[in-house]
Amino acid sequence: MENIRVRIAPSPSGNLHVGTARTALFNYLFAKKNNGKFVLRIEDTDLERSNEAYTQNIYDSLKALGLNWDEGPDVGGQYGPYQQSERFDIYPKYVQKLIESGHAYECFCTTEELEAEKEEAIANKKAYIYSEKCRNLTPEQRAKYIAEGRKPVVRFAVPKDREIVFNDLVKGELKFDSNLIGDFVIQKSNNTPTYNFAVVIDDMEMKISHIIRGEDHISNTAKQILIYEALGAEVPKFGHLGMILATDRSKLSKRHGATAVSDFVKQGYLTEALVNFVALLGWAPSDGEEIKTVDAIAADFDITKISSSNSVFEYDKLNWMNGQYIKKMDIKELTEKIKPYIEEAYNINELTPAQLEHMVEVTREPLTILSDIVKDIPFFFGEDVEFEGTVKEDVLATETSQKVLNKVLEDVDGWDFNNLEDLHEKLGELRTFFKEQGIKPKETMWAIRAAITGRTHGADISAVINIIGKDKFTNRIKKALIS
RNA sequence: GCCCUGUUGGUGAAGCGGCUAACACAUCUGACUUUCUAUCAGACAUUCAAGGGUUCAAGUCCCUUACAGGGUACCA
Repeated sequence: MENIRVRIAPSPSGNLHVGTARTALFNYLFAKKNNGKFVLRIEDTDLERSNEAYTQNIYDSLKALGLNWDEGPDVGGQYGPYQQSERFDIYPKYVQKLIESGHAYECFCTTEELEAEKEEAIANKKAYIYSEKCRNLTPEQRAKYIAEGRKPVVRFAVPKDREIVFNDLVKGELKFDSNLIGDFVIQKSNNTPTYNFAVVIDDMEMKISHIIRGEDHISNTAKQILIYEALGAEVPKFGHLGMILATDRSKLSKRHGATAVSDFVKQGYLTEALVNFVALLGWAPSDGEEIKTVDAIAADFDITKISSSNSVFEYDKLNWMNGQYIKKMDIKELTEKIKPYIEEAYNINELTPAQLEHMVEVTREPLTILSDIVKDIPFFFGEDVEFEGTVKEDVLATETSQKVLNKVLEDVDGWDFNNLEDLHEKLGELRTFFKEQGIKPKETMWAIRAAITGRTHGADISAVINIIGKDKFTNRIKKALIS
């Protein structure tokens, strides 16, 4: 069996986008499933837009998602360098090879000349295709242009009347007519390669066997196949994934909210949930079980079964999934992850590590993202409570509430505040006591909850009491009484 | 304009010529509860973009149209 090698080739002109993350994931899954290698190549040829910080962000995001690469700029490998800017010296010899074999030629046309061609094509309502006027220059013409100081680009000589056919792993058979492809530039006038040329050379040298990427590259594929063939290289297999769209069916962009993996993480999404969610965009588990680890997904993965259409990035489902992961996460790990959000809003030192963990444990349930916890826990900190809405007037000030609170104050010395079980029991007794007087258990609890948290909903009350302790508890009850 | 791809419910999707179109999110209803959440029990596409054709039989195959996305650069 041939060696399976796949790659992800992001350009560091921004933080790692979720779309790129999904492409990386599918490559990773494919490699895992087929015992292949997953290669990371940084395409930083566009020096204007590339930036070291983005490269770092790509590394960090990929690692956080658990998509570890076997070869890459940082870990090396036998087909390096893996950073395109360090590969500039290897392209010219291939360009030369193509010129010598008649597959490419120098073109001296100026931007103005090209513009004129384009305008004419538009005026005639025809598709613009380069005129090929430099394809067969005489040595004299060439010399003349060079004497004029014109810097040539190198164009690929696209063969006529060729049907370029390839079997896409996800889309099926795709056909292109070579007559519709103009002679495209492979080397710019500053002697650097264009994207279409550089990828082919890199993928070829890195022995990439399967190219899995977004469908925005479909039309490039025809050009790239032509280059592989001209070079006498083996053409890899291609698989083109549908795009990820926003809810309004436009491309997912910043105005829709977070788009970079690191943005999601900052907001409090778990990377485990994020990869899981993104895997479900275009792929469906064979057993219907959607919540799965990357390893489980890899075992079930089949590139051939990926949906060939675009899919919408639905935040609702991501939120649900993130909530599922929060509920199931190990409490110690969760506490560590959620701590920064708490620290940012409150004086975390008011709680012992054990109390902190307990608090996280009892407030985790309704969370969809980690940062949500902040709004659910203000009453664990400080002496006083802030009352939400009309809680003070509508809940606390009622006759029944006051009755309940008075009773609580009478009993409180008999409560063991360090014993959660006991608190639970005492509250139960309180409920039955008032129930016999015709007060609903709900109302009894509301009174206490309102007094100590300032709201009518939240975590389990006995746990809250247990965490804040006797002093805070009694003080707050006293303050809630209208004497 | 031209080229390529796609279209199953609000969303992700299963379905690969043959029973009442899986499953999940969202939504709604009910139960439970110490509130919110969670959980549990239900409801939710007479129909697969529209129209035509092939077939005993079509979401599944073919054609046309519509719509959407991508490409058409000395950007990647």
